[in-house]
Amino acid sequence: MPELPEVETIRRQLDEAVTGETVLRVQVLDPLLVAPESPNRFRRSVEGRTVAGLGRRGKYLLVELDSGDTLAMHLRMTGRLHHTPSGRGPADAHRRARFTFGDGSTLDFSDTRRFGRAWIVPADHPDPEGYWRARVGVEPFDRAFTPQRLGALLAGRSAPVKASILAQRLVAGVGNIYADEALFQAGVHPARPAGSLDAAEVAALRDAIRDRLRAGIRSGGASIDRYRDTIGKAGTMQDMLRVHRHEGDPCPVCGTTVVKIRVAQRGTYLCPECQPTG
DNA sequence: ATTTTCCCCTGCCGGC
DNA sequence: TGCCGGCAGGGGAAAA
Repeated sequence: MPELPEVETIRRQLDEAVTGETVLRVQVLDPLLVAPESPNRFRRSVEGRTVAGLGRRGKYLLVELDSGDTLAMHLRMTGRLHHTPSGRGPADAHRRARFTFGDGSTLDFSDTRRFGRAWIVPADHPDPEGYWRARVGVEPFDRAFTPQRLGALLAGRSAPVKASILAQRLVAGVGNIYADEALFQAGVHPARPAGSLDAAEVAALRDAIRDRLRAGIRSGGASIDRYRDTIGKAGTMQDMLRVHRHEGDPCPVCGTTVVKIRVAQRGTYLCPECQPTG
């Protein structure tokens, strides 16, 4: 579910809500959430620690603790984080963990499909930068995300360009929704071999990725199904999607019927007129 | 090395 | 109505 804009929305809200607060209690209701670490070990790393700040790498949410440890979380498909000032979180059969803070508020990690994970990147990790570099590539809003950089990442690849921008090790934070929307805006067919884009197409794609992700952040994320922010509110980006989940609808630019195909094992929406194969 | 396939989970939806 | 296959915004491991 959550891609960069959704995780960024959550990061900003949590930074506001829990930075400076001390975690009094950690309850792990589903050991799978912290596997392969033991719930007790996980709990001991977090209880008593104060939140120094909230970070993000791609779709990874990072809770920096005063111990120097990082509590890393990934929401995967259906994970949610719900913060409740009163401490009385909503009844939820899919709650996997609860963090209780010094101000009496609680943070619930709930996850229907149980793909989400939480784990500790320890303060004494020998190479934290390398740890993240192995998982996530360039941040779309980093100065380093230039057309030249994207071009270098795509050059020589035969895989579909959509698969390449979905690859987190290349570009961090783009998921299925924003990939479809960015490729549409750039006028690039998702199944085109990544290395076949010319410089103008690469530049258009880079601008489109930034533009669509920015729109997603501004609108509080896309709540197609499960996504909600930390106070349970839906975003509005779903109302601004132009092709994703719009199979059979007219293209907002040219009126041609939007089609759904399969690219990189993912449902993929596009306008065959605006995004020619050639 | 890169690319593709399979898998992890649960719920929902459409077709028969 | 009920069952079944397919699909879902994620990524990691294994296979090709």
